[in-house]
Amino acid sequence: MKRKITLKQIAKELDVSISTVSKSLRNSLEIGEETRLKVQAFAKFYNYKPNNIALSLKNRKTKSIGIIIPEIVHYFFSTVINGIEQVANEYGYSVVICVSDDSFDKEVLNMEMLANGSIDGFIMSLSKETQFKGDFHHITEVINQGMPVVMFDRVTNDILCDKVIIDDKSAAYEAVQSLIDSGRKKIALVTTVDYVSVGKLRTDGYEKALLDNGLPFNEDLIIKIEDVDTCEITISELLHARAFDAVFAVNELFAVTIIKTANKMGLKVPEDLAVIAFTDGIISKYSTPTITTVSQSGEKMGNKAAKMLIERIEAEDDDDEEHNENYITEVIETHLIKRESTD
Amino acid sequence: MKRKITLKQIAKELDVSISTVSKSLRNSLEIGEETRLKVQAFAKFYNYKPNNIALSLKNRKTKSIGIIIPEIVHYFFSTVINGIEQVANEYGYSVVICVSDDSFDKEVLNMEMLANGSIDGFIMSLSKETQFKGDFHHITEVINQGMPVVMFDRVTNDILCDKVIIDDKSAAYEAVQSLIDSGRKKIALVTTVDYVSVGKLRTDGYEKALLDNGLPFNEDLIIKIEDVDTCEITISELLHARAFDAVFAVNELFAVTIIKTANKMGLKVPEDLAVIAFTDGIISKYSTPTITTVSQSGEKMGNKAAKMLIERIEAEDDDDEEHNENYITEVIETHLIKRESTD
DNA sequence: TTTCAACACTACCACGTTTTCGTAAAGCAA
DNA sequence: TTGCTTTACGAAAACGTGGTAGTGTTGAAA
Repeated sequence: MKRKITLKQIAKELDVSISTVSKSLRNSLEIGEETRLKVQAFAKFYNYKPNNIALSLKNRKTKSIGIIIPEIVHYFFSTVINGIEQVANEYGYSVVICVSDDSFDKEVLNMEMLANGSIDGFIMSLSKETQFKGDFHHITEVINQGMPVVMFDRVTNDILCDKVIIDDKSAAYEAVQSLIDSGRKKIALVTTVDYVSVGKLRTDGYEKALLDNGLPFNEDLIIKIEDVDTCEITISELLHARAFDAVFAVNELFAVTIIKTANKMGLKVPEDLAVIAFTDGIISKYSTPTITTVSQSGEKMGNKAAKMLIERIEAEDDDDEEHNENYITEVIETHLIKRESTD
Repeated sequence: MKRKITLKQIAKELDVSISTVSKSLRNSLEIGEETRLKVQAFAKFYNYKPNNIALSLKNRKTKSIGIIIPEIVHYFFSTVINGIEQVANEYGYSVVICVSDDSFDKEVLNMEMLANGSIDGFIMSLSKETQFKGDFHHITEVINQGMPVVMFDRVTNDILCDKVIIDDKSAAYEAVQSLIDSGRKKIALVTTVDYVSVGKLRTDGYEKALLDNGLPFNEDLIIKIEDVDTCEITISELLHARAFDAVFAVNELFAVTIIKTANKMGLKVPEDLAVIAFTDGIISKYSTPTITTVSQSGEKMGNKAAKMLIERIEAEDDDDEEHNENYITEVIETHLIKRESTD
């Protein structure tokens, strides 16, 4: 068990100074060829690699970015991480991941843990609790310290920073419109109770699509689900009443549960009930019937977010007076993936 | 935009030495109460937090652990990360994640990137390519440098280190046995072509269960799938021939595809075909019919792996002569979750 | 008056790098 | 020999911490 070798050890071993070793390895012309080659050979033999921590301390750059997300066992978020990881890797960055578990306190704790020099910037999606509380001081704080932050998907207008989102409203609009186009008149919206930004926007899109088509906007057809397990009861009651002939669900878990409930009641999808879900996940692809979804490319969001963050990080070097704060909000395209749950 | 404040800046501002500031903040009795309180107040006001990088350099501890996995958009792996993250957080560690994409080169690159001081230890699952090549020099290297490594799920006997696995063989045995118990005689195994350790073990368990029950072990009933998309054809041919009445699939993706194919052919699951899948993922829970699975708790594996790693890391401090290399292999329990795809 | 301890603080080192500046030795022209 | 340039290297600072050892002052005991 040999510990990693350092410049100092090499210097001692070869009886030269640390600077000589450092310069030799960086191929400085200051050092005579003989010494240079000797040092390089020695370093190679002992597999010398500069210590990242020391470099970080010296350069005030860690070459790593922090990701804070509400959940990780979640198709969408894991695709985002994947997207971030790809770009980060390309640029030589590592990614540090923290899960807030949709808890405000954890989010704050995680940010504080990473903000003390461990990373060069954040990519984050707000926890439900944070969105509900509307308390973003932890984020303002790191931004004020000059650390770049990119928010994605679950964002807030209260913070000025780069953002990557999808146009939830028009994506929802498009989905509902397609249901209307196929002749559906009574379209239900199945959403969450949480006050999450995206939920609100999707509801807006739903409403607008109805009104634009001269259909009534009926509050009773907005079904707010607290817990997936209780979803079934609510749904089946409404289905019994034949209250709706189509459903727009804000996530695929709701959608699949609705389909299963309908099937149990002898209703056929899509004949008796058309279903569209937000988020193109793995369930939609493999459920029976497969589910028409609004695709929301997490990978693209991740790619974009990582690029934006890294650009910010590396721009700081040059223009270190006052970084120009012309923050941008990137909108990622969505599209409807038609599958068997609609006709 | 105020940069983070340092001990040095506080010292200068209050016109005392750096050591005085450091000691005041650590509540050392060496420092008079007046000065101590003054410093503490000042530090609190400016929200002083020690710089992690400097601490890491000094303590030769980064308080972060590296995770290297083949994929991240993958239910099982994301649950493992979740498990690791929970424990890591509890002990004050951060997790750095790298994805090998099942590529040997990326795995090596990622390990090298992290091994130069960025982390205190690794938790990893081998990439397919690495398992196929049988080249583990990058892992031996970090271990030789004294960095603890814990491997999980996709492990190898060629490396001596702590491991967390499930008993793939007996889990497979149990699954096949349950099919036999319900009267199935012609049981197919649907597996991958890759030479991944777990695949081999599951095949062994399958074979043993058959033989122990006096059933013939027929190579033709072992279906090796190269690509999920081509799976359907192979399966349907065999189904036409009524070659089997039950399937044991090594993952849920295969299982759901098989079920869909059978349905298309007018076969009923489980009446005409019983299906059991390895890995209890989200698809199994939501497919129609729901799929009986061998649960493999990724979260537990993650918990355990993280605990083992952190214990190793923190044990090194005390016993720094020669750490006792009594490596352990932890076997996580599995159990069969009966759902609709079997009777 | 001397000595000793307590007090309150500072100096210095180490962690591993990079980089700027300095300088000794050698070479060369005058 | 003197003065100047070049070559080839070394010393030291800096990044931010924290611990050990040291230092100067004060008051009191001997």
